[in-house]
Amino acid sequence: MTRKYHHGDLRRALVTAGLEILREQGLAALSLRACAARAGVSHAAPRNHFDGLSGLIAALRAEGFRRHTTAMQQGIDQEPHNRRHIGALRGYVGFAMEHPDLYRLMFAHPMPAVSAELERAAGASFEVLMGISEGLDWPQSGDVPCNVDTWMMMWSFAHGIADLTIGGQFAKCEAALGFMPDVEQVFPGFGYADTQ
Amino acid sequence: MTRKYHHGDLRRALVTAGLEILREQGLAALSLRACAARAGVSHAAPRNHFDGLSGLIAALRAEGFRRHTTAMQQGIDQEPHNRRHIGALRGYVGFAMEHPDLYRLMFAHPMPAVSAELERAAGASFEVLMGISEGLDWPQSGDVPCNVDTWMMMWSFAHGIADLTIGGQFAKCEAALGFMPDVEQVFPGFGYADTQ
DNA sequence: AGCAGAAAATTGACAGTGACAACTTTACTC
DNA sequence: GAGTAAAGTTGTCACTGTCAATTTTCTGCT
Repeated sequence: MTRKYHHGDLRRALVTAGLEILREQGLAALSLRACAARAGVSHAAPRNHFDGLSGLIAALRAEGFRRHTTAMQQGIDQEPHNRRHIGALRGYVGFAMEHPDLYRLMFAHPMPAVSAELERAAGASFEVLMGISEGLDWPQSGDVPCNVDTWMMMWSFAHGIADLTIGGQFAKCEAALGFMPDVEQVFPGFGYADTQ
Repeated sequence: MTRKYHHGDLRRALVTAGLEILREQGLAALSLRACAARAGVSHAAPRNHFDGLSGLIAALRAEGFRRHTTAMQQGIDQEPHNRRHIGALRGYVGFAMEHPDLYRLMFAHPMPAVSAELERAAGASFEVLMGISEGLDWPQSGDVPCNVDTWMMMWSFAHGIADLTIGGQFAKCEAALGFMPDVEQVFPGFGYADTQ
């Protein structure tokens, strides 16, 4: 149903332009007019495909969550089954490092979102985190209760590392440690109960 | 040395105006002109005190980090000494919940910053985290190595929880869990070695 | 085939923003 | 009290998102 009107598929072209701008010039350079110019159309053309800037941003965030999900799944595939959480988290943080401005944009605006497309894409990403948390044990020393779901801890952990790294906050840490730790070093002690 | 010129202390007035705008109208409403108008001066007056918008933002972030540091220290004071990390983290997350837009602004721009005032304020906040991490043991099950400093984990944890909560991402979690967990429930297993 | 109508894109305008230059007002210094 | 520098104002510019009016292009129907 992708009819070829004047442009062909301006919606997709605008999203692509937005992703390129995010990658090449950063979040501050993202604007409706810049995307329109890069797609080769006039400044008001996007209005036929998006509900203003917020609509374009929602589409960009949705695309980001889809790629984010893919990165986690690829990470899972690269590890043995009993280390799938390491792979997923490596994919999670790796995506954020490779696309820092897109990752920032994904989490910059409040959820739940008005866009159904975005809601679906973010939900799929959430499902992956839920999946790897299934059966994953948190290390408990002694009788410390662990009454909060594992995925909430893992997500907070992963997002914290990703966001603080993007923000350059770990420059102090890197200077203190002498190196930038890998995901596996920051998530010690997790393990699946059925494999031990 | 706070001489009384035309306004008195416009610099402080602009920072106060910015904090009020952040609290009342959110990050999107923060602008140089809005702060100037709220302070009762013309739109170009801030130029004599700040290096443009980025300069005002740096001052706001610095003030944020100072209050953030205070919040953590107050949290520490409200707990017994062997639970000081719980108090600090409760102060950390509590500050973020009370001032979501300011917290977002604090971490929205890359560090290290150009402003010496901001660098100092952020450093002081970092010092508190370093302090509570001293002697704090991470629960290790079996022979899992723990070769990354505790404060890096704690900071990632705290920031992840704060930022995801601000972004409304835990709405899903709250619906799944039926409640919003307290800091203490999300940081199980930590304990000071010298008190056990 | 041809026409009507809808979809897509353009042009032009408006209010708001940050930044800058030129100017005026105020306060401190000597 | 005069000179000087700081503080504040006014005006302007380029840029942004948004909207209205218009033109161009495609689709669907007869």
